[in-house]
Amino acid sequence: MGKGKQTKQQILAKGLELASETGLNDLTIGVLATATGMSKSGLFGHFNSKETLQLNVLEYAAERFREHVVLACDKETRGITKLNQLTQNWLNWYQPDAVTCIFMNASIEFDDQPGAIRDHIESTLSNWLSYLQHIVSQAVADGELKSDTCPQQFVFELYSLYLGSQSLRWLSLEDDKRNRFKTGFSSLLEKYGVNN
Amino acid sequence: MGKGKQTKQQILAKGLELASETGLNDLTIGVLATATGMSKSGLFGHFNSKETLQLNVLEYAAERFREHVVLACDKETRGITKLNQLTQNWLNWYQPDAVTCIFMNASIEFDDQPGAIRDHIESTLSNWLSYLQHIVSQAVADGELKSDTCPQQFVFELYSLYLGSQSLRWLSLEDDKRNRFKTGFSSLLEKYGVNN
DNA sequence: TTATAAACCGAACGTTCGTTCTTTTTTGTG
DNA sequence: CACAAAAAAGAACGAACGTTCGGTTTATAA
Repeated sequence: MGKGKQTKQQILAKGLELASETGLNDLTIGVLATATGMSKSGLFGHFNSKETLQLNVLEYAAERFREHVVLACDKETRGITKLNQLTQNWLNWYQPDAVTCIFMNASIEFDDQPGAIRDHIESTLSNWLSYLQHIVSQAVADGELKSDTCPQQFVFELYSLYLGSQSLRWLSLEDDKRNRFKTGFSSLLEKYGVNN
Repeated sequence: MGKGKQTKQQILAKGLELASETGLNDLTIGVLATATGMSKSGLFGHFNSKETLQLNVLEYAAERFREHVVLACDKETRGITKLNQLTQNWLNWYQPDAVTCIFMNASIEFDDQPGAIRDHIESTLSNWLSYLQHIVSQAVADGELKSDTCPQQFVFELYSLYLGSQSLRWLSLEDDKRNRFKTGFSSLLEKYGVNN
């Protein structure tokens, strides 16, 4: 890896770190340059526009997400077992200092401004939800979930619980043990399970 | 109402409208001044700082929320009936052009920066959730919900569905009929209901 | 080793931001 | 009507933003 790609990765790593804390819009070129020990123009040269920088940070985040959440699962598993693994990784994937997952943050920041960034978030989120629906379908096919289970509805409720867990963490409603999420997820599996 | 208070209300109404679309941070004094047909300094004189403006917009939003959601309910009802009324109003309370409820937007924008605004959001959100928990407790006391129902868990799951409905509306997952939310809410009532 | 290209820096640009003045206009009241 | 107070305007500020440009250092490949 040449020098260019190398520092670019360092910039993106720090960029993801900062954007996860303060949001993608507040990720300023000047601040990011200072944080990486570079000059504004030196950093700018790697992207030639702030929008490209933001897009690259999102792509970098998607790669880290795929690494820590999807690829970190046992390759042999499927169905509910895999769903449990994915959910566990999902809850802990993002940066330690971040209050909110960057995708959730960005999806709200850019929900009102069409463009390349919004499209990128949309496709990333859509891909993730489709993947989850695929796993749920497996569980249905394997007889682990009721045959009339709607995968989209299931994933909608699962994703909602994830949002709730994040949104209510800085209130006293959700604590570090992620108890409310876990309880909700369990009853979700129970509701769609074949055992009742 | 004097001239001062009058124009101040107009400013806040337009401010809530803009902030609901683009977020509380992108609510710029210059833009808001133009939108209300005033000069920057003229508008600024009503608040003397941007933070005060933002706080006043949030207070204004809370008043509108209380009007359209809480006070618009039938005063005689309680328990599940009231819960249904509240939920219905809740889903439709915010500005027509807004993609996301301003409180959800603001709670994510400010989750990482402590201060008066964050405190205000926190108390507003906390009050609303406490109120919902109170209604759920009534339903339990009235024998409409299972006696071992945890109101906090119930409200957590209800709030999560609300977040999911908002977050996934600009994907194709949630449509105008709010079908996924409705389905989730129904099964929530079923899960905690006494009929099974 | 040397030439060429890539990487980086420093300074400056035009804008927009929130904010502070001073001055003018409007409002409410005796 | 007159007059003090409140409300609004106008101009300007320092700072930060994204971006551009010219020159300097550093890496890469012949």
